[in-house]
Amino acid sequence: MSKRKNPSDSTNLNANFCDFLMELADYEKNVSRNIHKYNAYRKAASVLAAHHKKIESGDEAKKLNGIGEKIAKKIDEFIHTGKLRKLENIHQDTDAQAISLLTRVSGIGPVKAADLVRSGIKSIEDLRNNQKMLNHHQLIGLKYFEDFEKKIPRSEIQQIEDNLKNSIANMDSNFTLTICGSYRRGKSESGDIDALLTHPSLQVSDGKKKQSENMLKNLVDELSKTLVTDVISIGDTKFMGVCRISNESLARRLDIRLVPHDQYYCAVLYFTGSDVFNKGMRAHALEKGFTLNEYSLRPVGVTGVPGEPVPISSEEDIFDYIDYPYKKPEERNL
DNA sequence: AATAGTCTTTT
DNA sequence: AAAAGAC
Repeated sequence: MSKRKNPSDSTNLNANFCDFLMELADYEKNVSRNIHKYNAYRKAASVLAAHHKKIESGDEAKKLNGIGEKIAKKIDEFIHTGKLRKLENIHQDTDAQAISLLTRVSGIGPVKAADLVRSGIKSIEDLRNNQKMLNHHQLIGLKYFEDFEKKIPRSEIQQIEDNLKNSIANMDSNFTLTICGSYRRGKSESGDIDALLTHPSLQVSDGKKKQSENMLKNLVDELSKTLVTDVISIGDTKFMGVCRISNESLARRLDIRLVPHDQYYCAVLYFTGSDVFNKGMRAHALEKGFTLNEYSLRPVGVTGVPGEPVPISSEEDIFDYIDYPYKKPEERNL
């Protein structure tokens, strides 16, 4: 699943409200570090985006779930003045603007950004001149700052997919690789590339730790000859890095997760999303007496204790077990 | 009170 | 062991 969905698409009649709510959300997360206000603003933006009627007043908005007194007042202010004083003030605050900017670098979060600003580092240029203050991940984020903010066209992900599949097939023909996220849902562009990888020898039952370790590292070594240009981090089960199909193309974020064979389809389902689709499907599973997560589908006993995972050998199996009509990945948007 | 939870790296 | 960050 991609990082953020934009509640301001073309069909959104309340896009102007959503825009300022999302900006307030980012401010609360990155500058105030109030994650709950951040979530509250995001929830308000998303309920407004889903609303099919243009909102004409704060009172009207307040009827919606997730919009209370304070946001209703802001909507009124915006309707009447075309802006928000709170937002205007934030725009005037250069430190707040600097923190917001620096958090756009991969690996820099609100805490590190505030630390940098306290040291007088307030721009990407400042960052380039003070690289000793950055760790490995942050250096890569800086190096590819512009590239990472660009969407990846579907056609390019297809090439990367071919490339990945060729490389792993050369190592071991029993690997299975699936690129999930919005790409799998058929979107025309994506924010990053999230690949799931499994191998029949990788069972959750036996001590998977040992063998999976070198499997992923060996794979990344191989990919580094052609596709992978940087490693952000690599552990036993997860690789985070950068790839690029040619010198002319942009650097792209690539994640690869190594998943045990018997958990593969639950993982594929989960990482294909969307968030909203997953939530709905998990709720349905619960109604049918199952609990569904990224690893397994388990029946819930009368005591409420989950039982042993149900054996799964395809995504369809999961839908069947909980009696949920199968949805193709393209039908899981939203 | 608030979406969750895991993985990896850094300190 | 805990914090930070990504997803």
